[in-house]
Parts: sequence; structure tokens; C-alpha cells
Amino acid sequence: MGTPLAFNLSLPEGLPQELARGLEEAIVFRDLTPGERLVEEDIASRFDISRSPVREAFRILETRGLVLREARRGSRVADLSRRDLDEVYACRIELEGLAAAQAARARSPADLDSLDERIEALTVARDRASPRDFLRASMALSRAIHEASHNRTLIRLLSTLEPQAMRYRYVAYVRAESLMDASLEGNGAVAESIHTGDCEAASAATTRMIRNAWAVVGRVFDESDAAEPAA
Amino acid sequence: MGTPLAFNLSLPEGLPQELARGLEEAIVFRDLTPGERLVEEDIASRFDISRSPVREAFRILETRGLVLREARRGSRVADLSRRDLDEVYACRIELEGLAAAQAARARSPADLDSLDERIEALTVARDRASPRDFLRASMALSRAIHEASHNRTLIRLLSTLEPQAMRYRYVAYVRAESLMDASLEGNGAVAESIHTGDCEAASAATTRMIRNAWAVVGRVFDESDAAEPAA
DNA sequence: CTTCGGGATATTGTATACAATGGACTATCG
DNA sequence: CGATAGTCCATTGTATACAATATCCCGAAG
Repeated sequence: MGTPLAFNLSLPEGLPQELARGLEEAIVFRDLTPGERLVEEDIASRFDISRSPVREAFRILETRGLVLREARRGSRVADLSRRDLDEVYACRIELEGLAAAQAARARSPADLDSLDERIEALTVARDRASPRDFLRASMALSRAIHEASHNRTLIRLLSTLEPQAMRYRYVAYVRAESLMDASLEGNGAVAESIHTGDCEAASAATTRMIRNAWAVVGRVFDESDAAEPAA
Repeated sequence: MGTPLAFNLSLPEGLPQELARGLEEAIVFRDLTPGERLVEEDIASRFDISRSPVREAFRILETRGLVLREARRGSRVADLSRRDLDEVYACRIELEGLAAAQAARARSPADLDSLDERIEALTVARDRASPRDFLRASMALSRAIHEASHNRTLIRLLSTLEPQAMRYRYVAYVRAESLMDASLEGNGAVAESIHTGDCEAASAATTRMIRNAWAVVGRVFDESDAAEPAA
């Protein structure tokens, strides 16, 4: 099965990082399917680069839980499963809750501006009813919240957790676009609490939002058989 | 400043992983000091290997927050700071709490055996009053608890968070060996709750233990000027 | 004395070459 | 016909070679 995977690779921050971003998008949006093998040489020749940066990209994706590497047996796109979904969401509740609480305490005026911008962009994407655009905007908003916490360790942890969550959200959004409304509403509540500076409220709103999403995304996933895509 | 750094490197799981383990120990136990530059070629020639596995090891350590890599400017041992300490402990409370709770629910008989073994080993290490041995045993116990949660995502996140915490604990244990008693007692309570299967209790005991440690380790750190070791 | 510029150097980033290993295929034997 | 051993091939792991760039040092000019 030949995958398209045509994205330009400029290098504003390093070739491996750029490549990892592209592959990450391809995995989240299912251009690369769960279980699909990733051969270093293939990717390298496709982009006219050597295996070195490809290997580094694979390692980056491994730390994000998107790629599994087995010694001398190659890499493949991580599977989706109900169990993994539950793991990811259980962790998200804790870490996103903490991020929101710390953001409510530590946010700067610039952070609040950034937050407002992303909420606006999220609204626009919702109106366009495009799961892809919506998820991209949602990811940007999440990152803005994380940044507002000014907790670098937490940001690092979340950056290795969010991409995997995105995969499940994408599956759910495609099958139930109305989910975007719930997400927008939940994020609005979180943003408001962060504006107010109420740590408790920010944490509670986040926890509630993710717990809701967990239930719904989980149900949709169970109904969708997205785990093993007709291998 | 020439660093000793003499550990054998057998390869039961890959050379980069092995090397990363060695470097991690060196960083935690201050054979490599905060801010110290890590030059790929130096490490490579020291162990008679090429730069390739060294680069991979650096990347591993970067994801654990032990090494900072700046593009084309090289790598160095991450600094210690009161702010970073607070970040790490805030995250630990959430994730370790979750791990304990899930371990109390999902633990197998084998997990409980493993737990008991590690507690025993920890007791022995405490009696020996060696911060190094105690920390190694403590790390093993923590991992056993994480494994018992059977949450791979959580295990992955914690494996990137614990090493940095170890650095602060080491500083504290060296200056206040009595801390080991508190740690042993706290871990005992956690293990007991996991045995019982009481999620709430396990989470609460863990949270309390880490919150305590946070306060004490933080105080000792502030008094110790371990951040910038006479650069 | 300070500051700016240029070149040398140290070090990382990328490409390529070589080694080692795991899996698949085939042929042969029971 | 099925099982098994041996060989081949695809792919990763490691080493080395080359390219690009940041830093440092020194000298000259102000």
C-alpha cells in the first residue's frame, strides 16, 4: 500500500523534528495506519534524505507513543486499542488538570491573549466542521494552556501524551462531528477559569471536560473498530 | 575536569540504552555535574564506540530531562534549580498517585511478590545507610509499583520523570540520611495499601509521602546550593 | 582600552558504507 | 504430505566520512 505523505520539509528547527511533525500528522490523521511498518530506508528515499534523521524522527515518535520500535525488528505505527485509550485518558485527567490549575495561577497577560486567539480559531474551525482543522486548532489551544502553566516539566510530559490522545479524538470526531461542540464548550469554561485565576475551578473544569470526552470517545471507538483497520 | 565514568558496557538490551543507563547514574550521583558539557566524540572514544550510539543515548537522556540539547550547540547536563524541583514534584504527586491507585486495582500476585522483595531490599539498604544503594533500591521499588499498575502509558511517562527526581533526592539524602527512614516508612504504607487493594488509600498514602518529601527535599536543597556547583 | 571583524577550530548534523541479525523461503528428509 | 534445517535477503545497528555552523581567539581600527 503506497502512502501519499507529501508534505514539504523546510527546516526551521531541525530536519528530524520537521520530519517527526509530518509523520505525526500522518499517523494522527490515518494516512499511516495502525500497525503499518515504517522502514527507515523507505522514508529516507521518499524525502531524499539519509537514514540518520529518519532514525532520530522515529525515536521522537517513539517517546510520544506513536511508534513502536523493537530491536532489530523495525518500527511500526502503534496500534489503537480500548485499553490504550483508557490509559491515555487516565493520565490526561491528572496532567491536564494540573496544567490548568497552574496556568490559572501563573498565566501572564500574553498567555491570556494567546488563549483568546486560540479559542477564536477553535470556534472558526468548529463552524467549518472539519475534524482535521478542529483538531489542529484544539492542539494549539492545549499547548497554549500548557505554556501558560510555565511548568516546563509538565509541558514536556504533556507533549509526549497529547499526540496519542489526538488519534482517538480524530476517530471520534470523524464519526460524530457534534463532539466538537462539546469540546469547544468545555475549553471555553477552562479558559474562563484561567482568566479569572481560579485554580480550583480551572482544574475542575478540565477534569470534567476530559472525563466527558473519555466516555464519549471511548463509546464511539468501541463502535468503530478503528483498532485494526482491515489489515 | 576529567570524569571517571568507568562502567562496563555489556549489551543485553542495546548499546544506546546501556550507555544511557550509565550516563544517567553518573548524572544522578553527580559524577557528571549540572551544566557540564557532554561532547559526543569524548564519550564515544572513552568507550571505544562511534558517535552513533552516543547520539541516541543523549536523546534518551533528553527525554528524561537529564540532558539539554541545543541545535548545533551541543549537549550539557541539565541544571538543578528550586523551580525545576517544584515542577518535578508537582507532576510526581499526580502521576505517582495515579500509579499507586491503579496498582491497588490491577496488581497481580507476582506484582505483590516483587513489591515485597523490593521493600525488603530497601530496608537492607537503609540499614547500610548508603544514599546510593538506597536510591537504587528506591528506584526499583518505584518501578515495581508502576509496573503493578499495568498502565503502559503511565509507566512511560513516569520513566521520563523519575530520573530527574532522583537527582534531587540524592542531594537531600547525602545531607540528611535520616530522610531514608521517612521514605521507607512512606513506601511501606503505600505497599500495604496496594496489598489491600484499596485504591483511595494507596493514592492518599502516595500523595502524602511525596508531599512530605517535597517539603523536606526542597528545604535541604535550598540550604545546599547544589544548583551551581562552583562553575 | 574597547569594539568590531575575520579566520581557525571544535563540534554537531547528515550522508554513506559496512556488519550483524532476524525472518522468509526452499529444498530435503522423514 | 508435513516438518525441519540451511541459505538468502531485507532491514536495522554501528562506524566512518563529509558538510555546515557556532564559538573562540586575535588583530586592527576607532
